[in-house]
Amino acid sequence: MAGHMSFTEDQTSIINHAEGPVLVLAGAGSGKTAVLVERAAQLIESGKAVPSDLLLITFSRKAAREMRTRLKDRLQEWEADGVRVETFHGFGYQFMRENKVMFGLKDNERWAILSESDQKRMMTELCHSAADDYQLDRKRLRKELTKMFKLWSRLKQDGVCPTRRDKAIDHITMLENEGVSRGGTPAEQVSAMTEINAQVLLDYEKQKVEERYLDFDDLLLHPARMLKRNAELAWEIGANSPFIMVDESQDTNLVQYVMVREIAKTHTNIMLVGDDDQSIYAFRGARVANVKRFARDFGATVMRLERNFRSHPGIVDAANSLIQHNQARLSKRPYSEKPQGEPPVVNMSETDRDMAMDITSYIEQKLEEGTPLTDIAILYRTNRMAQILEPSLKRAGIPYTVVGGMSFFERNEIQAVISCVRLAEKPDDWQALKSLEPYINGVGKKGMSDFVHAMKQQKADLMSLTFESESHAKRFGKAGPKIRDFMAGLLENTLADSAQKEPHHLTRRLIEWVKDGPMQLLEREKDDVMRRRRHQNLEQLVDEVRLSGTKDFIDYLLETPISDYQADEHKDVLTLSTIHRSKGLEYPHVIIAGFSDGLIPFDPSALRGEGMSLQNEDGDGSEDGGRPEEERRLGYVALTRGQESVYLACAKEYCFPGNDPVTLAPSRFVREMGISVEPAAQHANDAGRIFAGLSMG
DNA sequence: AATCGCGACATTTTT
DNA sequence: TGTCGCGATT
Repeated sequence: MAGHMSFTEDQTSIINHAEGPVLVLAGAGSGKTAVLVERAAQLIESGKAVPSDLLLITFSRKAAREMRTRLKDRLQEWEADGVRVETFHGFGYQFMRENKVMFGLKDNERWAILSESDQKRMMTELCHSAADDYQLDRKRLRKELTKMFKLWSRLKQDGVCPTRRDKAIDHITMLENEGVSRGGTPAEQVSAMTEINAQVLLDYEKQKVEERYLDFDDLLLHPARMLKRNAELAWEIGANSPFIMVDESQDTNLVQYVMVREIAKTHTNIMLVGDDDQSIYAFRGARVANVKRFARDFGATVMRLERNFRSHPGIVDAANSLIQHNQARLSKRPYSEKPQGEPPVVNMSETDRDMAMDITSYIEQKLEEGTPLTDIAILYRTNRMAQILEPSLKRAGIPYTVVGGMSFFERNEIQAVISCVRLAEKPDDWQALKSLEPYINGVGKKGMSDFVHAMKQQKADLMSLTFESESHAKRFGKAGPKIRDFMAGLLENTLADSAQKEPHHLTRRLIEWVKDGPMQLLEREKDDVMRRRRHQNLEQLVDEVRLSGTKDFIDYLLETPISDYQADEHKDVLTLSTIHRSKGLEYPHVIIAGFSDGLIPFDPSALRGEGMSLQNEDGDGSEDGGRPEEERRLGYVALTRGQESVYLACAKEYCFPGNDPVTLAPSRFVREMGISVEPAAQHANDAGRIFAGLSMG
């Protein structure tokens, strides 16, 4: 793509910018990645920087990979490899590992990153013990804390993590009052509940420290705090990274901002690139305010990239009219100089099933015109939309990949492999051991929890256990000897020869053991289809390790909670993705499924059939315009993914599993875009009609 | 300890 | 709509 690319004046002035703080407001499709890569390349080629002087921070692993690929295209391989391209989480984790003693770890110790299921398990256990202590209903407390845990996480993303009880209670009370007010609970009960909530959350934090676990938020919070406290260290890191560039900065939360701010403080050689109109992660603590704050803190020069090279004016203009309905915006006027093209097309179907079929026939029509499937993507607001679309695509024999949904690394069989590696590396990783409980014969829930309890009490770990005799292992309860044998087998199949073989060979060996060894992972599956799927996934894991090019498969697997996977990317298949995950990507033809009020913009009460709750357009006073404006930005992101065509598919009636059918109007965004709803689906072929008729009859 | 079956349940977006 | 947790079996 890049190669002998020529740049516009606007782009060139950013590329040529040498030193000092800059804020680049870069609209959708403005070539910002190309500009960042070119700037990096020229800094290196001009001798102003050596590759390792450059630190590029991106939002997602995928974006980092893309950036790296483009650097490799543009530079010598050794140069590109020298440039540091990191996600915030990856950078934070690496920083913590390099300075682990400062973070309270011994030289021979290491952290494990908690996977989502580990987190859930830990919280459940803590909830249960608290519920028993205070004689509460386990389920109720668990439910309450699921909610609180999310808020707690947001707190940490804002740099707050109280360790004192009273402080924690204060913060939680504040959060509770901010949240949706739920009537019906007497005040004194709320405060008693609050205290218990606070206690469990503090227990969670404490246990993580004691057992050396990190969750996602810790990977940002701890480094940010350390850098803020330790100016000298921050200076040192900054000196090692004299040129810093941050992509997608509209989606940085406070701790992320603090992290880079502290590093860049002395040399102020930092370039933030972002588009406030594409800020869609407020639920994760992201604030455009952080970008504004950067401009203020550093006195940054503001530069703009407003020309859209991606889409033609038909799409750009529609997107512009939509986003102009937002009040909270930085001034910007995106435009396209491509030849005029069709504005987005709206298609109305009867039911969601019909919508799926209309989309399918639309795709078939595109295929007949010679469009490759890689050029088409279906985007939607919620993951579950994929399930509505899939049957129809399958029937038509259209191959597709669903991006995201349940992450590859979260699958049971993959988690099992990862847990094995974790145990080999961190022999007191009780969470990993617990996750393997279903696969260790003769050990059940009780046996496991007694065992872990005894191990903790006697300050023992699994490594030393393997050296002990069977009778000694009985000290740790009935399960002791069984777990001892299991661990012995495990260590033999992970650590042995690890220096001599290729990472993916080692992975294969481990997988064979997991499948055919005592765990009998596949034999446990009764369903033949399921067994095949699991088998395939395990094979894919080997591929994944190979493709990643990692030298150390243990490190690679241990970092899976903060990585995404890449298989399947080069096949000619249709892409199904949430709008969130489509950020930064582009497709010639974009289909947005479920473009209805209640889905886009999202409104749970409308989905329950209670009618649209009046979304206050005043943006409830928040600086980023609140929920309604974020939803509009989401619509904006979706539209601006399209290069040549955008097809907006909506249905009159949706029937989501577990819900009654609801009738939804086309999205209000259609009106705001200034386009009209076409009454009929001209493209529907005969088969589509017949199916539509059948499903209605 | 393992297995089966029942009912409840909950569904935005993700590093 | 399937998954998850719980309790009663064997």
